[in-house]
Amino acid sequence: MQEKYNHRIVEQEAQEHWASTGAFRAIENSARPKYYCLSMFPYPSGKLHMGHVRNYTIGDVLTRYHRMRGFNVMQPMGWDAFGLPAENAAMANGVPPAMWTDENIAYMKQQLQALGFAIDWDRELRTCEPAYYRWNQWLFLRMLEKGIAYQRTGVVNWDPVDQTVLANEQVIDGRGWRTGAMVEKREIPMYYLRITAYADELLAELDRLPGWPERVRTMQANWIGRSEGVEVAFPYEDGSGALKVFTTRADTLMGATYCAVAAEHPLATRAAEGNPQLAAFVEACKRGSIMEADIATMEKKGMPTGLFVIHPLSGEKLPVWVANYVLMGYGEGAVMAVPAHDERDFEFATRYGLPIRMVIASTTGAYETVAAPWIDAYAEYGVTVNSGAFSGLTFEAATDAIAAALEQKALGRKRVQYRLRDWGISRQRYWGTPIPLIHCTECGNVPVPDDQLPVLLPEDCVPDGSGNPLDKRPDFLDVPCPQCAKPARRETDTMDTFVDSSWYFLRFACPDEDRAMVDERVRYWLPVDQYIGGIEHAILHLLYSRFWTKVMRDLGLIGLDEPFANLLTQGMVLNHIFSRRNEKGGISYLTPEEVVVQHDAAGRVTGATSKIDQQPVDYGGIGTMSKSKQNGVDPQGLIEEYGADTARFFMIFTSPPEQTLEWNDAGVEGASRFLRRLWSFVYARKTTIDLGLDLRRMGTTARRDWSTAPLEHTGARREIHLNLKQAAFDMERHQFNTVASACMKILNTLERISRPVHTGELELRGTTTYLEVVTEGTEILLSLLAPITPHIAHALWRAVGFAGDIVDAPWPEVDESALAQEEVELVLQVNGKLRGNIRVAKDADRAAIEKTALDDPGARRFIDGQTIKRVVIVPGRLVNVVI
RNA sequence: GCGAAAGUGGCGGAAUUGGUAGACGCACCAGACUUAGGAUCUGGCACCGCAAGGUGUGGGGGUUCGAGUCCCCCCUUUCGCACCA
Repeated sequence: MQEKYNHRIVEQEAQEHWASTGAFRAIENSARPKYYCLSMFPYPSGKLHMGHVRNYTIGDVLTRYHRMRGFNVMQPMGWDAFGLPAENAAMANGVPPAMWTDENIAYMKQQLQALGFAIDWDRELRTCEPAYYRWNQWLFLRMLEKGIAYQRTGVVNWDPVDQTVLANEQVIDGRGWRTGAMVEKREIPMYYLRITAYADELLAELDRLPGWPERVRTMQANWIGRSEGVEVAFPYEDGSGALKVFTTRADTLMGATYCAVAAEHPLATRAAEGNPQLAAFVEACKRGSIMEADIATMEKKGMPTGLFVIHPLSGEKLPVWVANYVLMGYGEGAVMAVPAHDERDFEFATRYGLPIRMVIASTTGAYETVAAPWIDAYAEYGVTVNSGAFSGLTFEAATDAIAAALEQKALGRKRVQYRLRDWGISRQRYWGTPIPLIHCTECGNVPVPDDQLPVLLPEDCVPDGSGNPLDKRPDFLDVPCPQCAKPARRETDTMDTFVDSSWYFLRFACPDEDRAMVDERVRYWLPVDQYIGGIEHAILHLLYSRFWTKVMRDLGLIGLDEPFANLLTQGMVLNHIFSRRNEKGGISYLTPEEVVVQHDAAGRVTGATSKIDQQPVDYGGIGTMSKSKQNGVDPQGLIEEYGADTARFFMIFTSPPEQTLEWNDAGVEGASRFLRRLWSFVYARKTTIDLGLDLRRMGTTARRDWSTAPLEHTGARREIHLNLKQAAFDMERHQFNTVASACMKILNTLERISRPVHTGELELRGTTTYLEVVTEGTEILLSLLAPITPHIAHALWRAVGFAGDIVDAPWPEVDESALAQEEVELVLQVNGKLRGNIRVAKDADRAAIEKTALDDPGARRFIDGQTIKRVVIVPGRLVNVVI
């Protein structure tokens, strides 16, 4: 054993040992309980960032902990290898996305291995391999057969200069990121997956996921957004049809004073035909971003169509407006407007002088009078007024009555609506799974026959930013129609990369299966027992995966309702963001290392300048570390300087896993110091532990004979077991930072135990309990550390001669008898303020405790001369004297 | 704008879920050891105050013997908003 801790030697030896023994190979064994621990697989962006280190360290702690708890553990790893950044890199460097992706994977894999994660690398997969994505294609065709996949048009961002579809991320302030051109909306044919058909089940099953964080379940429930309401038809004035709207506030129907439609609504198109001004407005609405956040924060604008509809109950003529805040993709693309009782309608009506009619009165009398000027909308539930036959009703009664009246006239009915929309999976991009369809002028859209799968993606394309390179590849495009054999054209759209990540967790159970998408090994390993990933995936990825799992179940491929039994949502790792406008009007980012930051007295950032040119830089606040914002921190320097264990310990210690983490490596010295101290302690006590282990082998009673041990030893042992108990509790609730604290406290305790003084009779007893408390304490400490800092734990475990490998050691158990105390200390309060401490026997009754408390000189000073109203006693905790 | 969270010393955080606020670290200060140290060890460290004591968990109210924790209002920050992954 080396005297000084050398992380390079320790980590290399441990990793070689695990590799040579195949320590982390997971083998199906139905006789043992399994534990499938999965961290969200990374996008191979180039190198690991701190978010990865955090994510995979948390996953590895859970993996190794459960192994110690006796589970048959599997922790696999793969690569979410398709996606936009590879195309961007291709444009910047002229390298094919496939090559760039391969190089990144090789580098990042070596980084993950250097961190010592207990991964079964035999199960590694990458989504850009035909062996994987062929099953995306295969399942898509099954969905097409079942009607789960279907085609319709969808709206995309269109860059008119590059003649290409842009991702939302590539649209900055309404302009294309490369060209600076104003982005337009464009409708194109796309494929959708009918996730809305599963809305009810996706919502209901949330209640059966107790292992998921409450907030994720709430977010998903709100995203699905089930709402009960009424569909109302407003007949067109000319009798040619009716404008359909959906409302959750049918009780306010009698207060509707106009209707509004989206710019893309057929009614708007019709009205714009003879009205150049309106046509211009509709065109203006079609410019700008398709992002909901942008649309929702836009200034509300509108224009009358000149058309009118008939109120279905009052028969009144209501004007129809085009409004930029009505979304075509949501509901019917039209709304009825009740300005008196809806904030947005109120704002719009006030701006354009549309009538406001109050039809709901507060039951508390707060909003009873009908009076101008109007200050605000009253959007609460109340009682209907000014509503003719429907007046004087509660929300429920009014909704029922109005829905019944509408139904009688065949102008409406009660209906459930979801906020959730079907999942559009078509991408007009190269680096993704080809959608397996062939377009034939005779036969239409023809599925590629199963025996011709996979449709291989050519790997030598270099995108240039204008359109999809597949459109310029005759070798890919030109195929005979599978039905009529005439020349036809292959579909060039690829699938959303969320498809890839929607089932990879199933494939890890059987990555080598080449005859089917999944096989019977799924039955053993699934569901995932613990899934770990960033909170930013709380909705989309997790919802799509749940949906995909249910589709596969309904196709008879698996017998699983939900993929992830327990979910840990790791907090984001944040850093400051700095940027500049470039000449074209786009934005270029600077890394935090490239700037000098100015702060005010309160520590807020007031400005920043570039280190390179000393010119000012825009401060963009603090946000998630990402490649696109250039604010990531490369963990490589940390790992090389301090080693994997220090990096892992620091990551775990610095904050609880679910909490957002503002990056700051100031505390890393403390982690490093702790590991060096640990090493030195074990080195110095090696002989002691040798003797302690000898005692155990001889079967002496020292381990149980604590009643006559010196107080210092029983006290130390109590502290060690208290900390073990706390650590075990914290491990279960995933508060790993305090597990790390407990390890530090145990080392502090162990270091303070003094060697027994050799004085006569006590010598032998003192020596045996000393040997045992040090041996047992070290054993516990190394065991607690094994999941967090596995390399040093492995090395020290072997060096002092504990049995076997620490990866296979059992999780230590608390000796409750070590915690027992004769006396307990209680906090003494007077009127809730701390006035001292008292010691009482552990089984003292209330009267005895009260007497001790009232006799306490510290308390007497505050009690004397006052009337005691009450004495509150909380057993084992405190006494509060109320005067 | 909508949905979801978070806010505790100079900093990261703890407080076993209504019971001693600041565990464990970082930084800092003082001392010891050393030829030297950015190594190691010992001690100190919320704020005001000489002290007694008082104040204190983003701000303002409330419930309670007792509130960081529960309730109401407000502020700030982060995440998501369907083509970043």
